[in-house]
Amino acid sequence: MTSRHRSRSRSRSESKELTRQALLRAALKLLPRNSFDSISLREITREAGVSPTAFYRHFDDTEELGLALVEEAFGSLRQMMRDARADPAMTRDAINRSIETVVVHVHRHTDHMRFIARERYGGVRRLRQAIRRELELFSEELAIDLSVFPALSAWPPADRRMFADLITDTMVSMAAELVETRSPEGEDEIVRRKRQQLLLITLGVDRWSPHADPEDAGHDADAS
Amino acid sequence: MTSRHRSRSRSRSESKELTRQALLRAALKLLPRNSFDSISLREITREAGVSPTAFYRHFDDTEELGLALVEEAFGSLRQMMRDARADPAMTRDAINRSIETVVVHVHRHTDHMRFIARERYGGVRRLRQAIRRELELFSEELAIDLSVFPALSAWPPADRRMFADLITDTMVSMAAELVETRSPEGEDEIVRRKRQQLLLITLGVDRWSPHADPEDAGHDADAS
DNA sequence: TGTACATCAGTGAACGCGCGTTCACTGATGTAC
DNA sequence: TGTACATCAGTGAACGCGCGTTCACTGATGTAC
Repeated sequence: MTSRHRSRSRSRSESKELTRQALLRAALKLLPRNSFDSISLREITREAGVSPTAFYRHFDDTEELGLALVEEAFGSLRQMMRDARADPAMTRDAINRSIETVVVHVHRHTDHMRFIARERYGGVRRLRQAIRRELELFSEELAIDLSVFPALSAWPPADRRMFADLITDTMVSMAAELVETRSPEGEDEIVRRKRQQLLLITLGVDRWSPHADPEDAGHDADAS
Repeated sequence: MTSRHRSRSRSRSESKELTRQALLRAALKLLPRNSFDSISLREITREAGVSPTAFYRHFDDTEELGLALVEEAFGSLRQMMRDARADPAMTRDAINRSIETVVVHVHRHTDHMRFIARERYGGVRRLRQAIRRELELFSEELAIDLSVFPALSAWPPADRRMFADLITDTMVSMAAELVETRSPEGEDEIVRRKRQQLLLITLGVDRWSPHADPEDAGHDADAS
C-alpha cells in the first residue's frame, strides 16, 4: 500500500485500522439489500476498495466481521444509554424522553440498528447468540436504572427484569420498524403507537403484585 | 416423470402439486441454517429431489416461492386463530389459553414460525412487506375478537387496534424465541416471562383512558 | 374400447459468472545499530 | 543522522466449485374421435 490513505504521515497500524473500518462500513452499506449471510467476501472488499485477499489481514471470515459489527452496534447503544441516563428530564417524562432518545439513535445509527434488527433472528447462529447476549446485558442495565422510579424500586429484581425485558423488546421492535420506514409520516405513526403501548404498560405497573407466582397470577386473569 | 410419486393412479396435476409441495418443504428444511435469500435454487431442488430445471415449472424464482411460503405460514396461523376462537375457556382465562395456543402452534409448525420470524426483518423486501401485511391483517382480526371483553368493548377501535398490535408483537416475539430454544427449560422460562408481561399489560387495561391524545397523555407520564 | 396426437412435468448437458481461498509477490513502514 | 534488514498490509493471478438460466429432449398423461 502506498498512498491509499495519504499515508505519508500515517503509521502502519493507523492505516490498517482505516482499512478495517472500511470493511465494516462496506458490510453495513450492503446490508439494506441483503441478509448478512448472503453478502460475499468479495462484495465487501469491492465496496471497501481493497482486494479480496486484503480481507484476511483483518478477519478470518465474514462471520468474524459480523461479530465485530455486533460489538460496534452495541457500543453505540451503550453510549445512547449513558446519554439517556444523564438527561435530567428522564425521570419526569420517561416515556417521551426514552422514545425520543431511541428515535434520534435510529436516525444517527440507522445501519447499526438495521444490522441488529435483521440479524437478531437471522441466518447466522453465532450472530444471533451474540445479539441476544448483548440485549440481555442491555436489559439488565435498564432494570438497574429503573430502580430510581419509586413504583419500581420496591419490586423484586426478577420482576423488574421482566419489566425491563418488555421495554427492551418494545424499543427494539420500534427501532426495527423505524429502520424500514421511508416516510416521516410512517415514522410518526410508529412512534405514536409505541408511545401509547408504553403508556398502557406503565399503567399496569401500579397494579402489579410483586412476588406473585406467574402461574397462579395468570389463572383467571383476563382482560375484562 | 414416470413413477417418482408412484403415479400409476395420480393425475398430472396431482403429481405437479406434490412436487410443488416438495419444493416448499425443501426451502423450509434449509431455513434453520440460512436466511431465505442465501438459499440457492439448486439447493432447494436438490433437497426436494428434482432437477434444477424442474423448479421453473412451479415458480419464476426463489422470491416467488418465498411469497408462497408466506401465504402458507399465515394460512396455518389463521387456522390457529379459528381454533382459539372456538375454545370455550378463552374468555375466562385469556392469557394462559392464548399462550398455550401459540406454544402448541410453534411446536406443530416450527418451520412456518421460524420463516416468519427470520424473514419479518430479513433481506428480501417483498417478503418483509408480505409478512408485515399479513401481521396487520392478523392484528386487525384480533382487535375484533377482543371486543368480547367488557373492558375493551367500549374502547375506540383505534385504541383496541393499538392494544391488539401490542399483543401480536408479544406473541410473535415469543414464537421467535421459542423457535430458537432447544431445551424445554428454556421454553418454560420464555413462556413464564411472556405470561408475566401479558399480565402486566392487561393490568393497565382497566386504567386506560380511551380517546386520550397520546401526545398529551404521554407528557408527564412516568413509571412512578 | 382403441388409436393417433397434443400437452407438459421433469431431464441432462451446457453456458458464463462470481465465489472463497492459496500463493508468491511488492514496497512502504518500522527497527536495530 | 544514515544504512541495512525485518515486518507486514495489501496485490494479482490462479484454482476449482456451485450458481442461475437456456435449450432441446423424453415419455407419461390427457384428449379427440
